[in-house]
Amino acid sequence: MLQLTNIRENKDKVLAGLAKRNKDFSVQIDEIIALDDLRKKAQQELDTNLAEANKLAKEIGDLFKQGKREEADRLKVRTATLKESAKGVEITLNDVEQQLKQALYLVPNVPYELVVQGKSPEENVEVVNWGENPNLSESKKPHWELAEQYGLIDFELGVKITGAGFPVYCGKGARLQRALINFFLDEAQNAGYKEIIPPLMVNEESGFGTGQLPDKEGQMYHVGIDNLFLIPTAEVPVTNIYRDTILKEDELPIKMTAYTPCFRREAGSYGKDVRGLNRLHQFDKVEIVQIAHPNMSYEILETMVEHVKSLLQKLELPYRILRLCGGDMGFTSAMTYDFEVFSAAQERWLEVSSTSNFETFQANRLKCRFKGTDGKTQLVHTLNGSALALPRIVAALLENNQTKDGIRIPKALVQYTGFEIVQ
RNA sequence: GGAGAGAUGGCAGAGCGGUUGAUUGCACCAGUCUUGAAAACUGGCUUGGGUAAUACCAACGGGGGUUCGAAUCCCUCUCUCUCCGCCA
Repeated sequence: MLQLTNIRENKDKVLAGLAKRNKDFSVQIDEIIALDDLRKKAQQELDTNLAEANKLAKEIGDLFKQGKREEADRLKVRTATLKESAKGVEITLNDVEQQLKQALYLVPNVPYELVVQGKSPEENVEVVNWGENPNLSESKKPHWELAEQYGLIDFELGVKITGAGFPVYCGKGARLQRALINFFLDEAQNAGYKEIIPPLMVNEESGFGTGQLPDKEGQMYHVGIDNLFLIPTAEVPVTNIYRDTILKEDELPIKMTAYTPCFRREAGSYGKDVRGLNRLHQFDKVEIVQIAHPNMSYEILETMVEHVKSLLQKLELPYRILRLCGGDMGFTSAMTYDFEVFSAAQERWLEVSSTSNFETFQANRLKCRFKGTDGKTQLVHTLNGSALALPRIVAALLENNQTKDGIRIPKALVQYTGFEIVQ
């Protein structure tokens, strides 16, 4: 959620920034400012009304103490009319506040200066391209065939137990999964991130805090009887640790990492996108999250990018990094880097990480602030990134490392898997 | 799931329906003293709205009600604790 003061004071800048998303928000912004004006007016009216009522109440109290009953009763009549009008104003105020909130919910974050305008993924900017694509033989296979051939993942069994998009990992497949999780967590810990094991379900407030609610509830699994949501990413519970919090400046930055399964309904997906491990309803991910000082957040974003890079390099996977254009960026992000690995058998790029700076957009909803050394309180910046999401890493590992003798495990991972090759 | 008790500022803990946004202690910050520190003393120390700055308004778990006036009374929801039941 954008900050009202920012919208009011830097309207042109905000609009120019939002234009990079290839949409015009001037109508919404004007409406927001108009609603805020209304809000202020109503609030003022209510305040003066209440001020008078408070004054009268005090006088009445004094009169009672002095035993001047009749005079007090006369004043009581006046408070009755005040009360009536206050009620009306209060209703308007609540109504306007509600409308203002709704309007604010519909405006996405303002892209950072480095972000280019654009409407589709083609306009994303490639900033890094690392590694060589492997030369695979003509008989190369996609990961879903390899997974079946070596008995690593049973998609059919998942369908039987739960449904499509819930694979069952078996034997070395399961072991590989656990190896990757431990590898990612250890790397994060070595980079100074504190490990968290959060709840896998969150309440409504947390959903609002990180922006999944109100408009993306269709993407989350909802447990109706208790009104809880299965987390679509560890970002939700981990970032919400700092909801309604005022930190001290010297506590920043806060670095956290968490492994969790992630649950996504992925309503509307179809075709080759959902084949095999490409898109799942349940998948594993290690997330890194930072709560940062506003002056430091872009520097920190770069360190997070470096961290993800190092993971992919240790896994010997060729990758590229895209700086997303305005139109392809998520609603809450100010700048996002997507990491993609090349799947040699599918001959397509697979997104394995998305690392973003949300600036104050999430913090504003979370009410996560810090008190500076100057004594002033202001919003923090929040950042997060996948480091990494497992399924597509597994897909790329299987496909890119397939040999006639089996699937080769990258060196860095062998100490975690306990085997060098899957046969 | 059943019965009872409770929820107040960073923490602890007062609070009679009427200068209580809230006594006090601890913690914290600044100053005095000191070569420095500790101790002692003095002052500061919740958040949000609003303003050029004051005024002013709101908030004592959330929501609603009674009253001229509610942290204080009533209803309701949530959560915590104790006991019982069930159970990894």
